[in-house]
Amino acid sequence: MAKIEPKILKGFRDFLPAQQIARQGMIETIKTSYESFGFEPLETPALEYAETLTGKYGDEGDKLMYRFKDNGDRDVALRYDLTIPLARVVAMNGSMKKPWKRYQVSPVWRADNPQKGRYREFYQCDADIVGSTSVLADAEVLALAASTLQRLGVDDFVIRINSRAIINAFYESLGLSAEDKVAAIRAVDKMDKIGAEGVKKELSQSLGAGAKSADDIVAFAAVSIDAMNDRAELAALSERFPAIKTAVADLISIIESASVLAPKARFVVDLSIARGLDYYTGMIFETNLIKAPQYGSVLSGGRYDGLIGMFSNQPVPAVGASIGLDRLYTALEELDLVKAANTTTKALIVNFDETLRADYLRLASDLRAAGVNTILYFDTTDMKKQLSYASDKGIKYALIYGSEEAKEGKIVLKDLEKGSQEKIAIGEVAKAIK
RNA sequence: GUGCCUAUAGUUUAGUGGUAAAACGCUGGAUUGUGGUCCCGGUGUCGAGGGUUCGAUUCCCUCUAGGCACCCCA
Repeated sequence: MAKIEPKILKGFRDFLPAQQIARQGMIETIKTSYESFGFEPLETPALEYAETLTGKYGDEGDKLMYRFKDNGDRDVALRYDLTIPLARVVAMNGSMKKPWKRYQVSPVWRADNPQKGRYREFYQCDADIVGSTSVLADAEVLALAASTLQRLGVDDFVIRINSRAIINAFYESLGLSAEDKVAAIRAVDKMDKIGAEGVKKELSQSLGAGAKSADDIVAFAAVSIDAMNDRAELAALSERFPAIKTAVADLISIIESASVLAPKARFVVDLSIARGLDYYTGMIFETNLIKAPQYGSVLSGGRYDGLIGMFSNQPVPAVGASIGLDRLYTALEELDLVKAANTTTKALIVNFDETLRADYLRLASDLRAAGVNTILYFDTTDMKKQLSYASDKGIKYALIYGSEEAKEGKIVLKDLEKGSQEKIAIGEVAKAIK
């Protein structure tokens, strides 16, 4: 048979054990954090009807969607995020008690051009609150974002917060056309990348009649206030821009509660961030790692009160957050914050004497039942090879049992990290390892 | 989707118009009831396909993948 060349799709990856162990550890930590806030798990299919997904993310989103005809000629698409499927689930399960807090950790697919920290298949860890308009819901989402990162060992991050309500109120006050508004928001979103001057330049080029407002827009978007340290400035914000007064008051209220829930987090009101997804209506936020800014936002979200209504007669408000697991992992790896381990196996039983096979098997069975991850070497070969196998794989303990030990009813427990060993009763092994 | 850069053993790299080298890794051996040291051997149609050439891994083209920028985003 001809050899098939092994290859993998652009932007798709295999996760070998050393990496997957670390990823799973991260996911466990994230789930624990989400559950501590009362979020419940949900799983949805990878594939959805295309009409469920299209038109919710803007033109760019539709372009990046994996979409095809299935074998039954149905127009289907791989999910682009976890939020739209959630909206579909909520609309299909009207009797769900609300507010409902749900989380989901699953892969999503976008046919984007890959770069570091950017893949075509990547995991999102979403937490959303469905059925509440309370500012406390928004505040909890921000606090959840902050405390989850902290649980992961990340301290140097800043959560930048804005509000679609603020953005809309501001641009309406300027009387911009719809196209100019979109162009302005897009330009302003690059503030941290190209700076105020760059934004001003782009605005004067891309805006039509609204170009005369360029200075006002830049002044507005340049606002970046540390919510903890610059309280006075925050309070004065609506004096500067009267049109956004109500929306600002709401946002301040959200951040005040979030700051109580997550006292060590750094929340910054940044009026330049926009978020590309079409469905956001209220508070929006992005999270940057201070020591790895090149990855952009690793955790973001916001309020989307209109989305679920697209699938249902009843409008259902919602607010949520999403961690980009792969991007965060790549960044943490670069910052040396990933806990490395090559295996989860704790003990290897040296297969040393063929006549003792039944004893080895019984021992493996007993250790496994006692919660010790155990492997039995398959071939009866020299001990040297077996010990070296265990030590190379990062297995901590080797269990040596030959005719001498069999006579005494004991076993040698060897610690491969320390290089020490002791002879103990067989029944004591599990306890000694733990 | 567009533009630029890159592609040599599992990994990190060297090198050349006449079919390749180092380190580490992996694997086998030696030592035969004890690994991480040492010794010996193996591990590559130089990303894939095509073209130029007497001859290409080395030059050209296409494709694929990685990186960067744009776009957008996690």
